[in-house]
Amino acid sequence: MAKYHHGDLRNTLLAIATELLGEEGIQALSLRKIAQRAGVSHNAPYMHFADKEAVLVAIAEEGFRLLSLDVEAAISVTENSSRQQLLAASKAYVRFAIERAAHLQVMFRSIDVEKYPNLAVVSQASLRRLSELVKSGRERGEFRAGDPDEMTKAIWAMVHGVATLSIAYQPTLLLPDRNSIEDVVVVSIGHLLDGIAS
Amino acid sequence: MAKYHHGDLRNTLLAIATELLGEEGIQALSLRKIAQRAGVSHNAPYMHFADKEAVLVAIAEEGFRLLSLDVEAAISVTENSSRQQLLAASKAYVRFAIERAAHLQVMFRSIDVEKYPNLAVVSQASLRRLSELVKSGRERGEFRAGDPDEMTKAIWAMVHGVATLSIAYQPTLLLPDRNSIEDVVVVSIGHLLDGIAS
DNA sequence: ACCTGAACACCGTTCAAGT
DNA sequence: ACCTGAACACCGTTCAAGT
Repeated sequence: MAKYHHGDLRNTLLAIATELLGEEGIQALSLRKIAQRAGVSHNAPYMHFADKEAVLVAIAEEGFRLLSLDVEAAISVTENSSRQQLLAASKAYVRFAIERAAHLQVMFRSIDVEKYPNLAVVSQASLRRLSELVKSGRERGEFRAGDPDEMTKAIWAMVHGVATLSIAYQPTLLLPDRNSIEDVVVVSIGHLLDGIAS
Repeated sequence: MAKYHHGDLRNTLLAIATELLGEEGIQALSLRKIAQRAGVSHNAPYMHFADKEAVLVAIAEEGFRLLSLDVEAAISVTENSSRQQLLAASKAYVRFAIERAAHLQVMFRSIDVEKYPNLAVVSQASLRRLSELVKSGRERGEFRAGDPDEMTKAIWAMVHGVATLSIAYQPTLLLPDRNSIEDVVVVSIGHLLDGIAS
């Protein structure tokens, strides 16, 4: 009577997990629910994942890949100005965060990097495009001289900060007044580009 | 035979919860464990909190107060320069995040703000000091003209971004090379102050 | 404002025995 | 590479009945 799942159960489980994540959030995500939705027994996931944490890590890795794609796409449709490209990339990042808030949460939980070294690799890779953007901006003379890695980190921190503050408490934090989040990104990155000190 | 807990059980529970949070992280935090450590029955917490979420919200509120105190203390021992005070405040924020990583995680989960309006108030209040700093920096001519609220948001996003990226994956993300986190804060805020564009 | 104790539905994880 | 089914220890939450 056994109904076998023929095919790629691993990916099926990940897809369902991501689906459930979007519907009910990380708190409500359970292995047993994922298995049930996939139509397999509650032990079946253990054929592909060591434990629940491993599932979350896999979801996080996929998240970094999706984020990179979104950012890349946003840059590629933008005119050849480093400033404009940086703004486009930043908006894409924040849009991703808002549309997939639970996913972002899984990506940036504190994770044992010794146990999952690949996650560090994937997350670093997602920074590469931003790093290239900074370097070409410098070569083109649009950005100042200075350590490009430091500049990349600063930009990432700013964008990530806007993103995470935007999803905490459903925008109340950053948006007590009536700005759109896109405005907040543009203004914040603008300040970073042009400076605050006089 | 009943052993009653005479005194402020509510605060005892919160203190123990914070303790456990630091020891084992948010995942391992359970109401039953808190109650046990407090020496009360597993139902006792329900006398003071509607549910587990309410406990987490109370911890978050306390976190914002502690964070404000740290930031305030850092500013007050710093010379009368807006730039220096901003750097001191930023370092204090990031230090708080690293020392109390799990606490920060609880503070910035996405929370139903309709249900816990006070949390929005407390979190906004923790921004007040930063807002004052920006305004006096402008009055003093150290900072540029511009909407002070927008500037405050940008600074907060930057500092918060550095803080959260620092605790994700135990510093691998922001620190593949050998910088200290204090350096990253100083450099990032420096870029925000002085600008990246040429 | 607490206590005990039972109960419920739900977890993650590990078996043993199957196909 | 799956299945069933049982089991374990642990959850959050809700009772009922006590002091």
